[in-house]
This record gives sequence, structure tokens and C-alpha cells, in this order.
Amino acid sequence: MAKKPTLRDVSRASGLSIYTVSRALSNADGVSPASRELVLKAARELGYVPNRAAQELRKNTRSSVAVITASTSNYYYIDLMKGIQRTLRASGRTAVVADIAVEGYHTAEHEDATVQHLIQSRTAGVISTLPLSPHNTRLLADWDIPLVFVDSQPLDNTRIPSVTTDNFSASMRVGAHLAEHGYTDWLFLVYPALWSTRLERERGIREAARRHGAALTILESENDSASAYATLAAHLDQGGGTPPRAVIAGNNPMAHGTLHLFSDRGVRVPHDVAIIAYDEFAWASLLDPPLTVLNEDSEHIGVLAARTLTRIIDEQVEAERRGDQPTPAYRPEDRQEVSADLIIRRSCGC
Amino acid sequence: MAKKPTLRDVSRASGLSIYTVSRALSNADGVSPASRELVLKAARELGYVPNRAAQELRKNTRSSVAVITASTSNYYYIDLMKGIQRTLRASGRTAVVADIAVEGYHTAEHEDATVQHLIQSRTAGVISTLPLSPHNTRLLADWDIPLVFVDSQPLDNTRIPSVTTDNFSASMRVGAHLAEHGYTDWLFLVYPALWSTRLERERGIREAARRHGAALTILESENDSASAYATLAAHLDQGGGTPPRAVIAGNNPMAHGTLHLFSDRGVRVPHDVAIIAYDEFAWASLLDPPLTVLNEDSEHIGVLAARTLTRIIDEQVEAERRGDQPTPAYRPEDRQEVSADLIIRRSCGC
DNA sequence: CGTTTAGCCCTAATCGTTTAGGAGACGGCA
DNA sequence: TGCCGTCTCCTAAACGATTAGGGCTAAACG
Repeated sequence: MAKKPTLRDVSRASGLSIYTVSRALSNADGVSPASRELVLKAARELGYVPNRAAQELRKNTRSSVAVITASTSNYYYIDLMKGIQRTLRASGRTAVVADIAVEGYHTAEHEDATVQHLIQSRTAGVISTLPLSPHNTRLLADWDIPLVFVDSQPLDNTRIPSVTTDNFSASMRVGAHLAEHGYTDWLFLVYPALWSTRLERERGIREAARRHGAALTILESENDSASAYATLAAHLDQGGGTPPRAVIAGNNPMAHGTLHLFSDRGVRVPHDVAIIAYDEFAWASLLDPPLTVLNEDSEHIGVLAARTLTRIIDEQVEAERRGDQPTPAYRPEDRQEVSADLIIRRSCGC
Repeated sequence: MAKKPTLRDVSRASGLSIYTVSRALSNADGVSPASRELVLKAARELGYVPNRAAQELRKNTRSSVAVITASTSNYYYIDLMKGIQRTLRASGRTAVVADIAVEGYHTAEHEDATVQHLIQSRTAGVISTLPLSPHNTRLLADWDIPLVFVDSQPLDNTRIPSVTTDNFSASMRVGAHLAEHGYTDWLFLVYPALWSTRLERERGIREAARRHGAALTILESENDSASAYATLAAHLDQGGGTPPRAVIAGNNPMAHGTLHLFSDRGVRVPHDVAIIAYDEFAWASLLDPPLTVLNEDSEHIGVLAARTLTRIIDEQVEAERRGDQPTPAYRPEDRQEVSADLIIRRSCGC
């Protein structure tokens, strides 16, 4: 098509003014059935499709919500996104994912650039799986862009809504189970604290080790399978200490790296070393051995997050319509916590 | 913030005209260093962020590319997206995924709605993992939106770029390997032909069965793990025929359903039945037994698709700048085919 | 018959940018 | 001094939609 048809073209073709065309197409009243018919026919024949940029500019609305993640290769995000997408679809909004990590690594500059980008496009709302820098959360607040954290919380700001797992209790449960098996030498392989779930998970595991009198080593790796593999391998090779009796894998990539290493080295699970991992996923039950896993229902978490976000956005546009301040209205009950249970399979020794 | 700062505000604050402010911020020349400094300072103080909708409207440009998928729960898409995102980032564009399936099911109306949505937002380009309806491909063409297919091809249109796997040869390779093991009774569990890779895969398997004199049953299921499980279970229960000696799982969800069923029923793999699946994924080597798999490098496919798409878009904006027709320029060499090799593990009986 | 009311439609302003077409100042040169 | 470039900056017109405010016509009412 040489030139894309605009309202003006439909107006010309139908012999009615731009105003009437606009009203007719948006199904508003003040247009006679005959004119409406005329307009629709002309629009159909021209293949007219409204220009969203122009609409958003004029109406000062926006239709998409951003989900901030880092390293989406974690399968956990798939289910999360599924829940978010499903919930959002109902309200006619779309979710776009903004991956904050470049080549797997998170940098402050790139976080800043991403947030800047979101503001430029005047995003309707943000769901973040990472605690953003104070500067960036403030920036979003300045622009009245509602924010919901999932599985993460900025340390300083307790007002912003979030959906988190009760990782402390869950971790205690993991520890208790290991203790039941009589294991007293644990290794906790974790990702960096940038992903803030790390904190509560670590606190819970530490507390469990203390209560059950287990020796605990904490090993930190980058948040991907290859790093997990390498870090754990280096630790084991380093000799000195005996290998642990149980490994707790902090998330999906950690579990993958661990199992991979043990498989390569012929370490038998759970005979030589037991494994419990965080985050259930589709293939866990089909692994060799089936993986004992802490199950947080990430799809459900996605649904909850998307639901509170849409509510806040809806209230916001309502307020704007009334001429009130469009500041997002956060409520105390918007901070939700869901629990996680242990799915016991074979890798723990059961 | 009560009112979001606009160019006009920066203009007022700096005492310079909107024109000068715009030029200064976009780093164009025709602005004295002193004025530029003034503008930047004012913009910084006000916290000015340009409004993308206004920019895109005025400049008639757009910055995001859409990836059309159905049922993203297939892990295959993660790697694909990774490749796409990585390539796109370099050119300053963003990828948004448009999932065409509602609750796992594809409908023509929803495909139409999605394409309509993409046109409304004047997407810069589209990468589709599904062959779209002729109507929709024509619509995108009418709006001069470049299109690249990955692992799919519309039946009628051979002009549009695509990156596909040589599924026919790959399937022949699968068949040959099964024959080497001496299996003569195969079952091919596949997803619907909506995902057009199905066609070549089926053709290859059929041809292989013919050449090696194997009996072949083809079983179609919906494209998700649960359906695969149910369909296969029903087929086995139906009795009459003996269970097959080898199962070929058409993709990731099919493999998951199959392994799940066999695991539930105590069918030993590969002792009782051998399995080969399409599409390598991170956990394949850690399954019980390690899964023999056809490896198409989906991240690489993503890179190739994104690369040709950006090239076409760039040429398009260049043409537009010159005042030429902005029709996307497709070249014959934009139809690329990559090969896939068999990763032999244990599930085939090796 | 004059006045009101309702229904339909139009003109024109507006959203926040970019940019074509000049205008003014200033220095250099004949 | 007069003329001409060069720099710098400005005014105003787009881009494609929505919508406030008003005008016209015809029916309804007294």
C-alpha cells in the first residue's frame, strides 16, 4: 500500500466529517444508523486500521504492561508469564517482557536504560521480578507508573505491592526434611542476592542448619547453569573438606548445573549425595533421579501480580477521568505472600 | 508528579524555543554549545523523558518487532527468543511476543485479532513461528510490515523469507537410526499441522519407514503435554494392536507426555520401548533415561531470523528516507535452511 | 405560528513531537 | 559602506487521532 489510510481518508470516502467517522468507529452515539453504516463500509473498503500511537497520544492512555526479568532462561519465568498473560488478556492489555540482563549479566546502567525506555513508552504498569534500584523505583513513581514486585522486594520501600513466596518457612521445611534423613553436612548453592528471594532462602536454610545442628556451606554462583557447574566443581576440587552429604540448589539453573556435574562425575544421587532444589518445573519428575523440589506455584503468582496491577491501573485511569491525582493507590493488602510446599521425590533419599 | 514535563516545559525553563530544545536533545547540529548545555541542564532538572508515542507518530517510525507464537510452554521458544532478543538489541529494537493461542488453543479469530493489533501498533516487523492465514499475510504485506517465518511456511507464498530446519533429512536420520537398532514397529506422536514443521517431519518419517520396511502408526494430539499423554494412553488401551517398539515424539510437549505416561505405567525405556524426540533442550541429558534427540539449534535460528528481519527493516526505512516505496524487499537468499543432527543418548537403546 | 428540544453533524483545538522555511546577527570581503 | 555567507535560532505546519462547543434541521409543544 502506497499510503496508509487514515481517518481523513475514510472521511473523504464516506462524505462525512472526521468527527463523525471517529464516533462511528468507536461505537459512540451521536451518529445516525445510516451514517454509521456508511462509515463502516468505507473503512472496510479502504482497509482502515487506527493508529495506536496517535490514539495513545491524544487520549493519554497506554495499553501495555512490562515485566522486568533478568535471565529468562530460568524456566520459572515461563509459568509466571503464562499467569500474567492470561490475566492481562481479560483487560485488553498486553505484557511485554523487558530483560534487564545483557548476555546473562545484570548491570546498573542497563537497568537504568530499561526503566528509561519504559518511561519513554509511557508503560501502563510494571511487574518486576527484581528489586530495582531506589533511583529507578522513584523514577517510576514520579511518572505515576504503578509497580508490583514478584518474588522480590526493594529493601527500603515497604509501600509498594508485591507477591512473594514465604521462602523462610519453605526453607525451614527443606532443612527439616534433610535432617529427617540424618544428613548433617549441607551445601547451599545459590545465585546472587540481586534476586532478592535469595535472602529469605538463605536465612531459612541457615536457621534450619542451626536448629538441626548441621554444618552448612554456602556457595554463590552467577545465575546460570554453566556458572553453577563451574563454581560447584571448583569447590569440590579444592579438596580439603569432604564433599557434602546434601546439596540444596537455590533455583532451576543451580539445580541444572549441579545435576549435570554429578552426572558427569559419576556421583550417585541420592546414594552419594542428596539433592533438593527450589522451584518445581515440568521435567522434575522425569529426571534421574526424580527431583525433590520446593513447589511455588509461579503461574498463580503471576495471576496474583497481574490482578493487583490491573486493579491499580484501573483505579488510576478512573481517578484521572475524575480529574483527581493519577498517583497509583497502593493498599496494605496488596502485599501478598503465598506458601510453597515440598514435593518429595527421590533425589533427597526418600 | 502532577504534570509530566514536555518539550514545552523544557523550552520555558531554558528560555529557548521548542525547536532548539528538540535539536539539542537529539544531538543534532545547529545548536551552539552554550544553548545545548542550557537545554540539557533544564531537561535534567525537570526530569524530562521524551514521549515515544509522539515521536513515532511524527517520525513515522516504530521500534518494536513482534514474535508470533502459539503455546509458549514449549521450551523450544525460550532459546529462540534468546537468539532474537540478542540480535535485536544491537539495532535498538525490542521484541514483544504475541501468543496467538488462548488457553492453549489456536483460533482463527484470535489470529486475526492479533494481527489487527500488530497493525494498529504499526509494528516494525514480524517473526512468526506459525504459517499465518493467507488473509493475514496479505494484510501485513498491505501495511508494508516485513515478515519472516521461522520453522513454518505458509503453503501458498514462497516469496516471504523464512528460516527452517531441514526436517525431512533430519527425520530420515531418525528413521535410519531406529532401523539400525532393528526396530520395525514405529509410532509417531505428533502435534497438529497448524505448526507446519509437522508436514516435513511426517513426510520424512513416512519415507524412512517405507525404505526400512517398518510399520508406522501416526497419532495426532493437541500441542501440549497433557493431550499427548491422554492421546497415547487411549491408543495403547484401545488394545488390539501390540504396543509399538519405538515412539518418535514430534516435539517437546509430545516427549514430555510420552515419558510421563511410560513412567506412570512402569514401561521401561528403552528396554520395552525406545524413544527419540524432536528438539533438544537443557534437561534432555539428565532424564531417565537420557533422551536421544534431534538437535535443531533454535537460538541460532532466532539469530538468523532476527538478522534478516532487521536487514529488511533497515532497507525499508532507508527507502522511505529516499522517498521510494517502503515495500519490504525480500530476496531469494532470505529463505534459509539449517540442518539438524541427532544427539544420541540412551532412550533409543544405545 | 413562535419557541424549545433533540438529534445529528461539523469546525477547530489539542496531545507531544519533528522539521521545513525563514529571520536576525555577525563577520569577512570587495 | 554594501553585500554575502554562516551560525544560530524561531515560527508554524505537520503526524493521526479525540472531543469541546456550536450550528442546523425538524419534530414537539404551547
